Amino acid sequence: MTIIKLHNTKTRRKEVFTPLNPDNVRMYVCGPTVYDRAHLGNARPVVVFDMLYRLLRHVHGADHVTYVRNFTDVDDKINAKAAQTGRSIGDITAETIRWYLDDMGALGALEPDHMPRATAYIGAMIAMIEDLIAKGHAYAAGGHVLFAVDSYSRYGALSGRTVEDMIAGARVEVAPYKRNPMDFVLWKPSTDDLPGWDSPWGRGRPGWHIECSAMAQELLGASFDIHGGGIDLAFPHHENEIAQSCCAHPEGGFATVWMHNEMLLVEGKKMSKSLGNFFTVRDLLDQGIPGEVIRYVFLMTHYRKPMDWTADKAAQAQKTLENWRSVTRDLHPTPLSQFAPDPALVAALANDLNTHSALARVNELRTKPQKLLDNARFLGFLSDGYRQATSVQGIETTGNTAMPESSDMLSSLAQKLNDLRAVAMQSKDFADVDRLKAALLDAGIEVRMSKDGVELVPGPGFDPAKLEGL
RNA sequence: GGCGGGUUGGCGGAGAGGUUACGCAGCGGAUUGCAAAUCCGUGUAGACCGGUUCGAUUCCGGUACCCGCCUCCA
Repeated sequence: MTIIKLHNTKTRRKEVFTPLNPDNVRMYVCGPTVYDRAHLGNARPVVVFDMLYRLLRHVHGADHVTYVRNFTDVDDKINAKAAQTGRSIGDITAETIRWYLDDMGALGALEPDHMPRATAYIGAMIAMIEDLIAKGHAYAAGGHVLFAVDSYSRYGALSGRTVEDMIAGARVEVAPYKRNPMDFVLWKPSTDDLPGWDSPWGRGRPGWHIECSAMAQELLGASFDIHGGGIDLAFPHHENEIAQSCCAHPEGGFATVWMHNEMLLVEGKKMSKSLGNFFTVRDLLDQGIPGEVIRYVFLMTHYRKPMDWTADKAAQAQKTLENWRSVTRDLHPTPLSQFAPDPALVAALANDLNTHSALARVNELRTKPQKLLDNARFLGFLSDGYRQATSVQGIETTGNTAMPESSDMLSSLAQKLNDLRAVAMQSKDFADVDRLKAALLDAGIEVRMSKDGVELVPGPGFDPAKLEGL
């Protein structure tokens, strides 16, 4: 069996991964707060943990992995959006979830086995909070329920800080009802215009962190294997999750391995609205950048390093993928039951998700197109959708430039070019040939002429309208 | 102030204490009516200063610079 090594934030070391139960490898990844389109940074953990999911399914069997990624559908940002637009919260969250799944699907990410919504687990959260109060780890005050960080000696262990250090930094919310300034909210009161649920502490809503603790407990149990997310979540979110879960369920260890992806930069700078370099996955897709190109750019960089999104990298990735597509154009994927991924590729992934090496390995397979195709698909590339969308047949399915006959048109144009060329070979007058070729190039078509004949391959900028009259 | 990460050739970006990374771009060649595509070949590294070592870009320490977190954030 493949030995998987993963970097564990908890120990700050790369460790051999040993599942608690090999028949059910369990992974929880923090999902989005659904108030708007996912921005590019939101997509990085999705792609990173999608690769881990694929690796785990390969090593342990697809039926022996459980992947949970939540939707945070109760949050003040959602409330603000509802107030601002006049739309209902349910409407906003339902639409945003749909967008999210569409956009992440475009990036080649498999859907997790469970995608729980926080609002479906309010009861479990309330029960957990009651339990924490009963065990002396939480207290009600000022209409809120707070977690008492002083009641958990290991608070701060994951992110390598102590309560004293953080108070010295003094960047904590001052609230008179807090026993310790670092105490964080488990439950807070809701006014009538805000979403709320009846609870022993009055009508209110959960704090941010408790949902992940409750849903992980419900779906994966008190101990599970991997918990993932962006590095910015390590503190406070994950630290607080650990405190809640380990205090409520001291019999369990919560997550064994903690994995965090580094942040995303855009052209060397942090993505922010004020810098004007803020954009969503959908923005890029709408610009005509295929989701697989975004996926490739993400996987070029190791997940524990900051990843810089640049137009240059996108162009490079696009070029590589077009090459892969071109080499494998006439091939059919091997049925999964008969496919085994390349050992060197699996070894790269098993080494703390060295996706860059895995991609390099696929590139080496260019001389074996069938292997290239199958292994690229194993990594989530060269999907049917991508191959179609970038082939003649697919042009018609993209909708905006419906040209059902473009395939026939191309083959007749290829024939015409071939005939002209045959004549020109005799006459040595290539003017007509060059004229037609130039027009085809202008329409975004790659012209391949060889001794065997002429091949026309539509490129990414293919514009069928320009073929009119040729 | 506290915690953490980074600095590799023109660009992106890995592994490994001593042997070619790889890709892109460049250059040379094959092929081509000219191209494209493809194939072959090829140059350029390891922020700085010390230490350990027979030998370090790779281990250890320091310096400089960059970045993230500590407040909602993937």
